[in-house]
Amino acid sequence: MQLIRIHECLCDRTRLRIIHLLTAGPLCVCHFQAVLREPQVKVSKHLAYLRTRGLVVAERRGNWMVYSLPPRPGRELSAHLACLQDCAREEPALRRDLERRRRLAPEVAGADHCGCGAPARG
Amino acid sequence: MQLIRIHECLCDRTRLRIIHLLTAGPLCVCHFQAVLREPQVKVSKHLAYLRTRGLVVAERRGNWMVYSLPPRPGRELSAHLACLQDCAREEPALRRDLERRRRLAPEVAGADHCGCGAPARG
DNA sequence: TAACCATATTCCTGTTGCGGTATATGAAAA
DNA sequence: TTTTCATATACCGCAACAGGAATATGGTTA
Repeated sequence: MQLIRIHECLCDRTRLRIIHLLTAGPLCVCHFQAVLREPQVKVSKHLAYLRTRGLVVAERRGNWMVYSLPPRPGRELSAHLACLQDCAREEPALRRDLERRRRLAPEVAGADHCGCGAPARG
Repeated sequence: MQLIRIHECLCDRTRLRIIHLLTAGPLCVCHFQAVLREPQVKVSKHLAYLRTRGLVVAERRGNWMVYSLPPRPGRELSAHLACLQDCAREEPALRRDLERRRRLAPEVAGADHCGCGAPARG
């Protein structure tokens, strides 16, 4: 049942934040690290988890890997993404993530970070 | 984050079926056993899991325990229950459960089952 | 080529959770 | 009171998973 897969993916805090961030558009690993403030291993492993279960797709762009939600998510996933976005409005932690994401592009440009070409707002 | 709790509860097949059944109204343990066709321990333990996490409430009625969704589920839970009901329409296993639930009352009355007074349709 | 960068994978450890067997509880019936 | 019934809990073994440290990979730059 795909439903269970979806819930398995969303029952971890880091993965929930990742998926939520992706509802605002694609992101590369270094941006996840910056927004989530979590170590690279952790982010990378959760992305792999999500990838093998079809919740996200990845595309290589030079040195960077850009992750997005699947182009055509399917009915169940779409419903749950909408539900997540709805609920996220009242979750301070998730709002904060989105805020950090918005401020990301200039922040990264100024630092000696990756400076990758992934769009910062989808 | 209550969101994570909800997903933890729904990421197991048995628990997903339990919650889905409860969207159609309260049910006692023996009815769960009959509809899910799962052993008593399994059902009981998953109900306990859901109970400690606030996804269901229980009320004793004589020998029987009647489980229901919380009377005032809160915004996040409500949203996810609606989402579940929406998705369930395309899940054969969940549709089948509902069908068994509908046919439950006469079935139980005829057998030497519990015959408990829990309403079969909420 | 070598060095470097962003990311992925491997190995480890502790924790959680699932399923089953056996047993305990608590209310009702005999 | 003892039995019976519906349900809950304790204990066990097993598999999945989370997090961290170290290392591997696969592209890019020098």
